[in-house]
Amino acid sequence: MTHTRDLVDRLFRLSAAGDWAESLNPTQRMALAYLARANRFSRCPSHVAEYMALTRGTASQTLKALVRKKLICAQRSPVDGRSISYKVTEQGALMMRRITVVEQVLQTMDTDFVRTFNAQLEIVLRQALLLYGKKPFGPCRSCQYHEKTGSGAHCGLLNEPLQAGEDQQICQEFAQEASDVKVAGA
Amino acid sequence: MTHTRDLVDRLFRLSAAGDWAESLNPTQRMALAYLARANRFSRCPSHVAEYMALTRGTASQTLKALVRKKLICAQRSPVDGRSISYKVTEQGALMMRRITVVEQVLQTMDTDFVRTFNAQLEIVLRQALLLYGKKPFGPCRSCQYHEKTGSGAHCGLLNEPLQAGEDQQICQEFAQEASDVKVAGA
DNA sequence: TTAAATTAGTATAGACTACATACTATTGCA
DNA sequence: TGCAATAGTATGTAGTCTATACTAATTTAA
Repeated sequence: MTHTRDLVDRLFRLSAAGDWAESLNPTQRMALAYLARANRFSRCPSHVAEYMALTRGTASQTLKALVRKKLICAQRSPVDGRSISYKVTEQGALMMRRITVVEQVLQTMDTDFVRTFNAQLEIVLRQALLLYGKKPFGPCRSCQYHEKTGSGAHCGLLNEPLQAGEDQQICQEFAQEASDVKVAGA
Repeated sequence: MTHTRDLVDRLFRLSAAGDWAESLNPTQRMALAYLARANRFSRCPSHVAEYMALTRGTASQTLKALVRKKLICAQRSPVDGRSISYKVTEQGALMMRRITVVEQVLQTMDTDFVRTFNAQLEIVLRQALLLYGKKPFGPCRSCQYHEKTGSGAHCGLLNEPLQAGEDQQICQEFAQEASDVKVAGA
């Protein structure tokens, strides 16, 4: 009878309420933040939907709201005629510079504490995603398909060369071998 | 550049989407869960609003939605003509029995891990509430005003005798002396 | 190689959250 | 007694969110 759910809810709502700003609501902010961190293979409505645990319809609507506000812009795929990718505008990037409630709180706390807190959150989230059969998403560089080449890096899954800095971004195809994952097993 | 906020958001949204059920949305569920755990001094719209980081208007509307669904019922205060208190109905209590996503996930994990995870969540939340000048809310029995008497217990702040089991409930007046709080200071 | 199934994205209706603002009613205080 | 503070509600606007139904492009398989 611990109330983990309750604690997560309260933390979320406190930060959501505190960061609600000039016509940028929590959902829009999260979608924008995601797009700002996602690589070029991961900026479609369906990716946003999966990342945020939304239906495609809702994700589509929220993205349209962000386009109206000129914080992102749409780019049709030259390869797949159905696919659309969104790119964060300069104005949108500027929005993400603002310091958030959670950042502000963690700044007042011990660095080691924050590190372990993050690690634990990651473990719980990963387990939840696993249990519900959702994609984990994660940074390209820690992915099992990430390959270092002489000059730079390469994605072994999509068979595409990676540009500088791209390995820091989030990929919707992210995967890790089971042995690489820190476990807090039953 | 850790993404704590992002992890909290994703965990929240995953559980919110997963627990969305038969016309009980995440906000309604949380309000209902709060009322089910709150003591008789803490079941007013303003308390729900503060606990959930909502405006009073929004809390009021959500409570009305729960009344429409017969999951809670209103009781006017005999003492203060402005005040209204909500009580969870049997039907409402039944709704809370359902196992949630977070519970399901944590069941698959190590008990000690869950314990420390909870403790850390509590520390972060408490710090956030402190920084933003919000009431902490908390279990009556751990409150600085909680007094054990011969037969039972007593609230030193409201100067009221406590009934059996009430010390397990959440109180909106909850307070702790600084020295009692586990700190993860800067 | 054409038809069927899948996938990507959108449109819409309905219920509701969430804000801000403005309002009523009651209570407390000076 | 009168004025400020408090508790709760109503309303307007924007937008989330689900479910359902739809178009268009692509893949698969007969």
